[in-house]
Amino acid sequence: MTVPAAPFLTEIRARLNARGERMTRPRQAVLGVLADDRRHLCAEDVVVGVARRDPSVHRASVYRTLDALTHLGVVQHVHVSHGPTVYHLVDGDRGHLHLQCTSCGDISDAPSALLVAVAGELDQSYDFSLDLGHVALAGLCSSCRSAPR
Amino acid sequence: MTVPAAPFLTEIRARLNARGERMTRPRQAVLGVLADDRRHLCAEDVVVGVARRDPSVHRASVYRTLDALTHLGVVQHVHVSHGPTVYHLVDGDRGHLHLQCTSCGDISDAPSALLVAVAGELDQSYDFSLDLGHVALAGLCSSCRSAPR
DNA sequence: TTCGATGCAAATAGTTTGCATTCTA
DNA sequence: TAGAATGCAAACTATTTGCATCGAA
Repeated sequence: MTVPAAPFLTEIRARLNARGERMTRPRQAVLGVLADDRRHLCAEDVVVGVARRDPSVHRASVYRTLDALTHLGVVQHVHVSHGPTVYHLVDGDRGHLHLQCTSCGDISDAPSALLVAVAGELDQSYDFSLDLGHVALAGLCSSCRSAPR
Repeated sequence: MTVPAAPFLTEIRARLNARGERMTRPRQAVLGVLADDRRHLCAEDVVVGVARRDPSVHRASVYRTLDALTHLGVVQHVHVSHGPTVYHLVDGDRGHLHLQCTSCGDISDAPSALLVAVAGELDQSYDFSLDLGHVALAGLCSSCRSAPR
């Protein structure tokens, strides 16, 4: 499906309205792109996807929309090494963290549960409240560690 | 001291030469700045510090030097949210990871030991080799969690 | 009918690159 | 004295912003 399920949009519209904000064409297009391709998309990817749905949407609106939806709690982003920020819809349940290969740049997911113990330790010993969804762990993926360079 | 200890430079010079690379004035200045101020400096900070030591050093050389020293294993960097990459000299012993506050942007350190168990788990279950020194964990620092916004 | 959101254009931040020249080993 | 590294200028990528206009509620 190319169009996100209606209930999805309806709920987000309600959440926007509750804050005095609005559901607009650019926002529908961005949500459609993110719902349609649940990988890690950079802003440029979203711009391209949005252009296919609605060519009149400007690039700046995509950035503003991603920002607005992030504040709404609908979208999350991760800052990765040597590359643009990547965005995705918030997971319903547990959330996930990101593993980024410093060699090939590939991003994969891992369950947030992996860091729950660490989060507790950071909370207690460092008074630091870890944001699990915002974490990107750098390292080498399986392909790159076996085939160096 | 403003000038890094001679043995420090001598050893790095040796490591550079072993690779057919050279110790130059810009590289000495960059190493001096990093050794002198062992916080997390962004490239611009280094450019400014270097300018004080040797005004003839160009900004581009600072970037190239930071890159070269990173490949040498002398310098590490971390990519932080909504801001420039920060650099520091590699810790002799255990290394450390970085906690970045998503609200105020402040960066603090925590021992790498915190993630050793997670690193093992990622290694075994995900075939992912975690780079502890390259990790930046996002969250809220103590000041910002107690005084929201 | 209000004021939140948009399109556009231009600015900005951070970083990288091509090339002639310099200077280390 | 070979070629690694530099200074300079210019390009580039990702993102942000001011402002007049548009459109959702």
